[in-house]
Amino acid sequence: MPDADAQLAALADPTRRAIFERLARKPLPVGELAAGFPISRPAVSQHLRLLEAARLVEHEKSGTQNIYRVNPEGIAALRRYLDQLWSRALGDFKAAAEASYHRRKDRP
Amino acid sequence: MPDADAQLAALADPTRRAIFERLARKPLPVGELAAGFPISRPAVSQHLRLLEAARLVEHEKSGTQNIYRVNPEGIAALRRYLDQLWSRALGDFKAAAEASYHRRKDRP
DNA sequence: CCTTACCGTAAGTATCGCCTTACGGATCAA
DNA sequence: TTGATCCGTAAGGCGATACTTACGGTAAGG
Repeated sequence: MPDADAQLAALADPTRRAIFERLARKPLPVGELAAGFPISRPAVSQHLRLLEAARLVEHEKSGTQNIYRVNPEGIAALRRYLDQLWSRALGDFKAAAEASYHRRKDRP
Repeated sequence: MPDADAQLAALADPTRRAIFERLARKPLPVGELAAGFPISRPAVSQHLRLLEAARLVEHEKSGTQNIYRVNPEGIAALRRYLDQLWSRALGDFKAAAEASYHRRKDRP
C-alpha cells in the first residue's frame, strides 16, 4: 500500500487533521468548510487536494459546489497498514503493548 | 494525548518510518542502524531524537553504545488516539468501512 | 595516559511545506 | 447575455525541516 506515505503525511498536519475530522462528522462544501477555519479558502482547497490524493477524502459535484466527505476505503487501507506495522513493530513486546493498550481502553 | 501531533509527524517522514520499522524488528545501536541507510550517522541521530521525543522509541546505554528500541507505551497511545479518530471519523460510514476493513483482513 | 570507537550536538545550507493574493473556469439566476 | 457565486490553480514569500561537515564528550583497551 504505497498510499501510506501520503496518508500519514496528510494526517501529520494539525490543520489537515482538523479538516478531516470535521468532514468526518458531516460532508460539507468547500466554502462552508473553510468558514470554520482561520485560513483562506484556497488554503483549504490545497489541503483537500492532498487529502484526496491520499484517499482520505473524496468529493462530488453538486451544482457549483464541491461536496467533500471522508473516504472509508482509504481509511480502511491506512488502518490495515498501521495494524500490520504495529504487529511487526511489537514483536517480543506484543504482550506488554497489548496489555497497556487494553488497560486504558477498557477503563475509560 | 497531545503526543499525537509529534507521533504522526514523526511517522510521516519515510526515512524515519523506515528507521522505526527497522528498530521494530530488532533493537540496534546507532552505528549499526545508520549503516543500513544512505544518510549520515548524525542524520540518523537527529531522526532518533524526534522519534524518542514522540515516545515511539527509547534508548539505553550499553558501554559506548546507545541501544534504541521501540517504545510500546507510546505506540499504544498512538493506537488509542487513532482508534478514536477512526470511530469519530466514520460515523454513518462505520458499517461500510468496517466491512471493507475486515474484507481484506480476513482473507489475506 | 593515550588512543580508538561510539555517539550527540552545533552550524550552515538547500529544499520542502503552508500560507497569501491574484486569476480564470464553471454553474445558475435574472 | 450579464452578473454573481463557488471553487481550483498559479505564483511567490517565508518559516520549517532534512541533510551535511565539524567538533566535543564519554567509555573501553592497550
